[in-house]
Formats: sequence, structure tokens, C-alpha cells
Amino acid sequence: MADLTKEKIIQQARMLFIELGYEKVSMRGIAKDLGCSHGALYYHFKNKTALFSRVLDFYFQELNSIIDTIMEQTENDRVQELFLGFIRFGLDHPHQYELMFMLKSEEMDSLMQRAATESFERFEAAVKEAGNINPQNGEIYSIFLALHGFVSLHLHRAENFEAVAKAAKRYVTFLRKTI
Amino acid sequence: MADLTKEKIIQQARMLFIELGYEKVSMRGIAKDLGCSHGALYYHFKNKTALFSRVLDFYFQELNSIIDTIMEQTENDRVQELFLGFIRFGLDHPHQYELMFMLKSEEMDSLMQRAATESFERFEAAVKEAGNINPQNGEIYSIFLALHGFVSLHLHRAENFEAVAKAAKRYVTFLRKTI
DNA sequence: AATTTAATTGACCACTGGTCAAATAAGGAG
DNA sequence: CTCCTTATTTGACCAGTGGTCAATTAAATT
Repeated sequence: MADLTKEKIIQQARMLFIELGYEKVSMRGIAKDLGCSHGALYYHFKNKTALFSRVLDFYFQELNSIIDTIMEQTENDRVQELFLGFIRFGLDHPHQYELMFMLKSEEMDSLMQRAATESFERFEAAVKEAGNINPQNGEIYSIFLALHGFVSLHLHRAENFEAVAKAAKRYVTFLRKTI
Repeated sequence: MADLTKEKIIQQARMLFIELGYEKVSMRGIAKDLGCSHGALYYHFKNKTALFSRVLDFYFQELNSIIDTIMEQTENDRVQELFLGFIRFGLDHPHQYELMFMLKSEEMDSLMQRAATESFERFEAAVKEAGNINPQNGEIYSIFLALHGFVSLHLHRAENFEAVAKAAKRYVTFLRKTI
């Protein structure tokens, strides 16, 4: 027994959520893919929300590692890379981005905000370091919001990042002017 | 009979969607409030989505009329008023805003885009007129996206517009610099 | 071997969106 | 008024959902 671990459940759920979105993934669906009953899932996670919040952690880790990778570069304009990197991440992983930043859910809010805030702080620190600046008054937060606006409204119109790469670059240039 | 009109259904649904959000409103719930069976609703609207899209039209009309009202002013900086007006609308009607701009739904997309696009065009024309400018390359669209970013991320953290009025004004000033 | 603990099952509940044959009401036509 | 057609409305029904829980099974401990 016990080959049904929390980890295995999270991994399976992770793929399903990305493929189908939050609503269309059912606990029974996850259980079926894992070859167990849906009741078993409720032994490991108290409800669908709790399972999803664990999956969310994974998603944010991915975004964090993208930021880290960009910061390891030396030759490029890393501020621009950070801005574009965020947009690219959103548009190339639309379902995932939606789950991370566009899902509304009472109980989820605090959990999501935890990871989301952490990701933002990493983003903010990276921008400061890359741009060798130290703006206050939440200017970087404003930029973050603006990037989110771009992503969220292009999410389902654009096929992927490449499809709006030009517009994204223009937008990023437009935003850079402000700091 | 026939005192159950499309209009009555739309009005009741309109309030319920705002109060509870899309998911938590059920056709049975609407029917109960109207004193009819849920089956009757399916005579007037082919499904929940179709009913909701009619409700959405109402919501966008409200936004449109806010834009119109601002444009009737003469003394104020109407560009700033337009930007702030959009943010205020979003934060003071969070549920409604969510339904208008943050709901993802396959079939809904085209319908929502129709009304949303119309609203944006009105916004764009207003900004051009108020600012006496004619920017190209979708700069106004960029600003619209940026405003949406601000609203969407403050939607459930802020109690209402007043709670973030200062940040909103800073943000708007920040955006104005770009055109 | 006996007992305790960890995990799993599947029947069950109240709910959802949606369908549809049947019942009901309304309006004309003769 | 009757007959027929058309416009509504009902409520049983379906497949599906998230969630609960007593009963069972497997594993570890004594």
C-alpha cells in the first residue's frame, strides 16, 4: 500500500489543472488517473482547494526559477528580460498563469497571495538589482500590475508569446520609460 | 401566464450574479427567486451562458455611461478622470468587474469580447478627444491593459476605491507620463 | 498471533447544468 | 362554444460534481 503519496497526487493534479483548468478537473478525475478512489484523495487533502494550493506552490516555483535564470545572465539588458520573461511565461503557460493570478476563490485568496507575494518580491528585488535602481512608492509594483494587465488580456486571444512578441516589446519599452 | 419575461429573468440574474458571482448562481436559484421552475428559464435562454451574456450587456452599458458622463465635464482633466473612473468602477463594483473582465469561459469569450471591445473603443475615443491627442501603435490599449492590471490585482485586497485612491492616483500619474 | 494504526473503498448526500415528454394556458378560426 | 394550434411551464430525469463516513483492508507494533 501507501504507494499513493501526497507527492504523486500533486504531480498528477499539476498536469491535469494545466491541461483542463481548475473547474474542469474533478477529484474523481484525478483519482481515476491515479487508479484509486476519490475518497482516498480526501485522506491526503482535506478538499480540492487544499490540493490545489499545493499545486500552486509548484507553479510559482517555476516562475521563480525563470527570474533566477534571467538574473544569472550578464550580457543582456536584464530589466527588459525580466519584463519580457514575465509576459512570456504568462502567454506560453496560459492555463498555469490563469490558475496563479486570475483565479478568484474566497478561501484560496490568502494562500495564493502568500506565494504570489513571494514571487513578486523576488521580481522586485531582481528588477532593482538588474536596473541598479531603487525606486520607491511602489513603482515596481505598478509595473508588475501593468505586465499582469498585458498578459491577462492577451491570454486567450494570442496563441503564444511569439504571436504578440512585437506588441510585448513595445509595451515593455513603454513601461521602461517610467523608471 | 407569460408574466415571466426575458427582461424579468435578466434583471433578477443581474443582481444575483453581482451578489454571488458566476459560479455560485444556479439556474435553480434564479428560478426560485422568480417563483418558477428552473426548466422555464431554459425556454427563454438556451443555457446559463446565454443568460449570462445578456446580463453582461447590462454591465458594460453601465461602464459606457460612466465614460459618457466624464466626457460631459469641461473643467476637469478628463484624461485623468477617465483613467481614475475606470479604476473606481472596477474597485467599487468588484464582482461586476470580475464578471466583465476576469471570467474565463470558452464559449463566453467571443460574446464578452464583443461588448468588452465596444467599451474599450469608447474609452479609446474618449481619451483621444479629452487629451486632444492621436497616439498610434496601441498606446491607449497599453494603458487600458495597465489599468486593468491595477484593478484586477487590487480587486479583493481593497475594500473599495477610496482604500487605494492614493495609490491609484500615483498609478494614473505614472501612466500619464507615457503619452 | 493479537492489536493498533494507516490507508482505502464505495455507498451516500445535496447539489449542479441541462433535457424533454407531458401538462397547462392562451389565442384564434369556424 | 368547440376545436385546434401555438406559447409556456412543469417536474421527473440524467450524468456529473465536491464532500462525508462507516466499514474494510493492509501494514506496522507489541
